[in-house]
Order: sequence, then C-alpha cells, then structure tokens
Amino acid sequence: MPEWPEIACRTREMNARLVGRRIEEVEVRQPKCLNVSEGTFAVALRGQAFGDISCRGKWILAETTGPTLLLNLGMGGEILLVPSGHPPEAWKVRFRLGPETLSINFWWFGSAHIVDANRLDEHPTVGRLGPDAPAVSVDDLASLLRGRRGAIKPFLLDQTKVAGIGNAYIHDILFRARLHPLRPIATLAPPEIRRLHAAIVGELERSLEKGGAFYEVDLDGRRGGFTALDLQVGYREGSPCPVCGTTIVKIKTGSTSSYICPRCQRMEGASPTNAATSAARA
DNA sequence: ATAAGTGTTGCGCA
DNA sequence: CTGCGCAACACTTA
Repeated sequence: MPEWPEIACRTREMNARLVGRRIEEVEVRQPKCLNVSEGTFAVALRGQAFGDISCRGKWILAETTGPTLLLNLGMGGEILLVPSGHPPEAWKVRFRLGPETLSINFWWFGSAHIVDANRLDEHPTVGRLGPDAPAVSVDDLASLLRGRRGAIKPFLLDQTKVAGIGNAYIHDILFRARLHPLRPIATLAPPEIRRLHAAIVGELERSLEKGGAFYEVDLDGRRGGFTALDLQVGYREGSPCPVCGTTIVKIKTGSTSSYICPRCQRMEGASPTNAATSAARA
C-alpha cells in the first residue's frame, strides 16, 4: 500500500539518482499495466533520458526527454535500482540504464503509463486527482468538505477529492482527529475539521521523515522506518487505546475495514463539540 | 495445505 | 453527478 509518504520518498530517491540517465532498453512482462501497446511504450521511451521526477497523490510522474512516465504501484510493490547483471526475479516493467536497471514490480493493479508532458490533465486518473493531502490547508479542507454527502472515511480515500491517503494511514489519522470513520461529513464542526487537517498533515509528514512505511522498500531494497510502533490504533485490534485504555476494535466500514477506539471515536454523544453539532442539526 | 484477508482503482448501479 | 460496493487475481498468514 504505497500511500503518499512512500511515493514521496521514492520520488525523492529517483530524483537523486535517475535524472539525466538514458533508458537503453525497455522490457514489459505484464502489458495490461500499460495504457498503450507494448511496442508503443518501448519505442516511446527507449533512448530517452529521465528528467524531473515528481508525484501527485499515489502516482509518480517521471519526465523524460520523450513522454512522461506515470507509475502507480497499486496495492504494493517495489521500484528497485539494481545492477543490470543481477536483476530481481519478480518484475512487471524494467528499464536498463547502462550498468543499472530500474526494476518495477507490483502485487496487482499497478500501472506504467505514458502521456505527453503537456497532456497530463487528459490522463483519466492523474488528470482527475484532488490536491495532495499534505498540501491542503484547513480552509481548503473545509471547502472540499462543504456540501458533501456521505461519511468522512470514503471521502478521504477518494483520490479525486484529496490525493494520497489510503487505508493504512487513515486509521491513525481518524483516531488523532477523534472521528469515527462513518461520521457524516455534514455533521463536522469547525474544530473537528481543524483536528482532521492537523492529523492528516501530521501523520503523513511524520512517516515521510522516517522514510515511509516498513512494508515498502526504497530503491536499494531497504525498508522504511515508519513501523507498527508508530501506529496508535491501526492494526492493533485487541490492544488498549493509548489515550483511554479502551480495547481497540476492528469494524467493517463499507468495503474496507477500520481499526478504531470505540470510546475516543464515537459517532456522537461524548464530546461537547459533537453534542453541539447534533443539537444544531436537530 | 487450503483459504481467507489485504495496502488500490475503475466500473456499474441506485 | 455522486456515493457506494464489488471485482481485478499475488502473496502472506491462519
């Protein structure tokens, strides 16, 4: 689950090591992850050199002297820079850059697309991404939430609303904001939106500083430093809440699961802000 | 060992 | 249009 922190880390690493390097050979083992034919893909990139590399949400955007390469790792995978003589066994797309090879793998559903650099907005996914989560201000977040129906969790996971948050970081983001995942957006009071904003930025930046989540690896195959110990409720079913001691539970929230403290993240009732909101709504 | 569960995204449906 | 649930089918863990 590469989410914003991991993608931002990979982007930084790729920028430091790939810019200016020439793609000598393109190999594709899983053509369905492309948005063009295998031949078109290879011809477009072979002989080109990498330029600036950036990211939008969970997508990596690698400029080249030809088209821009768009990468999405789906539910997990690796982007490795390895000696060309010792390539990993598992890969979906790879680029030989002289003595080293950029070897890309993903479990499922990853993408390696190409698009004209000036036509990024026309890409069906990247062109529709919302603003990067860590760059959203409190006022931006309030605007994005205004008039929305539905619950807060599906909204935060919708990449066309806010880009970069996935189902791993969201547990602790909502816990730190003291919000239940199914809390209706329409009932959120300004202090709760401020808490949510601080939680989003704080959690994503904290992981970025540690090199991203431990279950993903950098270009050299080293794991990130953001570990299970950095999570307060995520994946801690049965453990006590670090704030109130209540047992953390795992609940179904639509098509995803959520780990929550049932006392700190109540739908309504407990906090004065929630009570005030409920009263105002009634 | 067989199977359930999993980080994402796109699509069909109401 | 918008929100929601499922399907895509690799790999780990029970």
